[in-house]
Parts: sequence; structure tokens; C-alpha cells
Amino acid sequence: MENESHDLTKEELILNAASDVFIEKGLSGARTQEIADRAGINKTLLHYYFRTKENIFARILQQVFTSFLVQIDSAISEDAPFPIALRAFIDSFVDYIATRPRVPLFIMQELSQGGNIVKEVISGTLERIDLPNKMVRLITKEIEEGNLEPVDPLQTVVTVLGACIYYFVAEPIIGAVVSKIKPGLVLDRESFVAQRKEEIFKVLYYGLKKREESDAK
Amino acid sequence: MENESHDLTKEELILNAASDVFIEKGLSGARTQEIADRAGINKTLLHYYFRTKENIFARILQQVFTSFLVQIDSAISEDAPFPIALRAFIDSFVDYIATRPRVPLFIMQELSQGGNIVKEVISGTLERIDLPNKMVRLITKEIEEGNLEPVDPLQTVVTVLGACIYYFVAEPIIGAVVSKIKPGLVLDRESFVAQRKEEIFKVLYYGLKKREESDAK
DNA sequence: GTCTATACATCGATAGAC
DNA sequence: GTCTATCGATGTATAGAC
Repeated sequence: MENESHDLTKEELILNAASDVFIEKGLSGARTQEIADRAGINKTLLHYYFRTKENIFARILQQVFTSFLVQIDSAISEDAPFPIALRAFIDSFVDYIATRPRVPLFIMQELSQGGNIVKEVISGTLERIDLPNKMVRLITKEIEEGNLEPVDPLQTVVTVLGACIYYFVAEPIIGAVVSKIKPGLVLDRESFVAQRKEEIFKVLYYGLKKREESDAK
Repeated sequence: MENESHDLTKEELILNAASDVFIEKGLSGARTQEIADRAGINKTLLHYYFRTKENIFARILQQVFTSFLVQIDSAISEDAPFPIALRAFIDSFVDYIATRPRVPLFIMQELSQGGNIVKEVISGTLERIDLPNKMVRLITKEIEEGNLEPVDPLQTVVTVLGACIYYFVAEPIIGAVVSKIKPGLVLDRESFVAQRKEEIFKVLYYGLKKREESDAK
């Protein structure tokens, strides 16, 4: 051990603090001084270990993006029957985001601005993770077996992910709107999230599953 | 007229340029110099007309957020039959976002960081616009008439908006992922968006509409 | 109203002692 | 490795001439 087990190395302290600050404020909004303060270290150490702010940012983005993709990937089981697999995915993915509600926004924000650092990190990460095929494969199989309407798998993936993610991204607006509709009512986050999983599953399941001839509009 | 009709006032030039820059880079990422350059004016004028960067930002956020809410509101017709109303809303809203793909991300980003400027603008805007009731009312009515499953209207609003918005927010990721799945294939944005409207409508319509007893899982 | 020049603050990064 | 002090760059804002 190069370090006492109950303690974190200074490097880890910095990375943890940096992760929080970058996710909250983005690359341009983050201040190295704030990272140092939250890590409880002197600002000089930050440059001693990582040389530049951009280096730290790249590490954080890389780590956050990877964990995000891995989570999506590992939440998909290709063996279970479709309703079970869909429900498992929604539950697992929503729970993940619920504990890190700013992560999707952070990733998308930095990606949409797309500096050079970001582009390198993204393409490097996608190089190592084979995310999308798994989900597309699952949907394609279900269509072939006649369980789903003949939808475009890519469109469906977008719909599923969007339904899970959007609430958390828009939470500040939704909270403001709700307290406007019913003044005094504060949204109980936990029960709303539980209800959210139900709603997403039902809408998607019945919206996607194969309809009989007589059923179609 | 205090100005030639074919020309914009300097104030308008500044606001237009500021809108572009803020939407692209956010409050902390935007530079007054870049705003001045894009407006084709001297940076001093920017302070002459608006005094501070924050003042301009507040104006822009206010204007963008208002236009966003108004668009959602005016895309809802409470008279038409539900499928027609739903389809009209999706078409209109998706088209709106397609021409301003960064707007949702911009609004959510600034909102989630929530400085004092932002909070004032948001609550002031919601004070003047009665957005949410209309959509909730429409859904509630349809449920009472037995056309929809007994869903929570607020959850449904979140699902509809999320399905429309998410693609554009995540476009950089989706683009990267697609070119990873099928190297060389570049997404044709226009046809993907057209297809997207179809997909959203079908999934939501069949996912929400009242099911017979024998139909339920 | 519009310009040039510059003040003033902040931030990332480094020098150098220990 | 860790600190204090400080540099140099950048960014917002203003002074003052025209």
C-alpha cells in the first residue's frame, strides 16, 4: 500500500472534487480554485499532479462518459423475454440517473460544444465500448419474432433513452412548473421517480408491441 | 421610424449576436468580444447599451425561454380529437426544435446551474405564461372520456416533451454512435427527423390509448 | 454615439524556498 | 511533495477624446 487504506490519495481527492465541480459547472464554468478548495488541498498541487485544467477535465469526462455507456450496456439482458428485459432496463437505468441527475446534461453540454478535447475523448471511448449494437440487436430480434411492430431500432433506442433521461434533465423546469400549477405542492421526488418507471414501461411496451390487424388505427 | 427599415439597430445587432453566442457557449463560456465581433460593432458599444454581460444574458434567456414556452402552448389545440391534436403537437414542436436544436440544452443547462439571474428570469416568465395547465387539461379530458388509459397527466406531459426534445439534445452522441455502427454512413438529418415524428406519434398514441380488458397484459 | 486606450479583476500556471 | 508569492494572459468594464 502506498497509502493508508482509509484515506484517499491527494490525486484521488482532486479527481473527486473535480468531478463534482465539472459536472455542476462545465469546463468553462469550473474554477481550479474551487476544485482545490473542495479537495482540501493547495491549488499548486493541482498543477503539480495534472499540469493543466484541461488534463483534469479530460480525465473526468472520459470517466463519466465511460461509466454512463457501461451502465446502459450492462442494463440490457439479451436473454430475457422482451417485457422483462425492457422493464429491467428502465428500472436500472432510471435508478442510475436518479443518483447522478446532472450527468446526462453534463455529457451533452460538453459534447454539443465539442472542443477538441471532447472529440478525442468521445471517439476514444466509443472505440473501446461496443454499446449500441446490443440494444439494436435486441430490438431487431424481437421484431423478427413478431413481438414488436416493425419500427426502426435506432429510433426506438432514442425513444427509450429519451424517456428515461429527460425528466432529470428538465427537473428544475418541471419543479418550477409544478409549484406554479399547485402552489405549495412540492414534488416528492422519490415517488415521482417510481411512478415514472411505471409510466415509461407501459407507454413503451404497449406502444411498441405487435398489434393485430383489427387493432391498427 | 427611428431607423432605416431594411437595417437593424445596433441594439438589435448586439442582441442577435448575443443570442447565438450564449446559446452556443452558455453564460460562462460566452465572450463579450465574440459577441461584439459577430455583431460587427465595437465592444464598447455593448457596455454602452447594456452596461454588463449579465444584463444581456438575462434579456436573451428571458426571450428564448418565453418563445420556447409560447411555442409549446400554441402547438396545443384543445378542440381537435386526441390523435389529431397529438400529431399536430408533435409535428409543430419537433419542427420548432429542429431549427433551434441547441435551445433546449441551453435552457436546461443554465437552469440546472441556477444562478440568481436565472431564477429571477424563470419565475418572472412563468408568472406571465400559463403553459402547463392547457396540456394537463387536454389529457385529463381524454382520460375522462375513456379515450386514454388512466395515466398521470404530468407524467404524460414529461414523456411527450422528452420524446420530442431528446433526439436533438443528444444529436452529437447519436451521430458519433451511428457512424461507429455503420462506418461511412452519415445520418440524413431531415429524413431522420421526419421518421422521428412518425415513431413518436405511434409509440405514444398506442401506448396511451385505452385498452380493452382482454388487451391488458 | 462611437472610437482608442487603459484600468481593474480573475484565472490558470509557474518559480523558488522549504 | 507542499507551500507562498507572483507572473502573464485574458476578460469585463470604464475614462476620455472626438
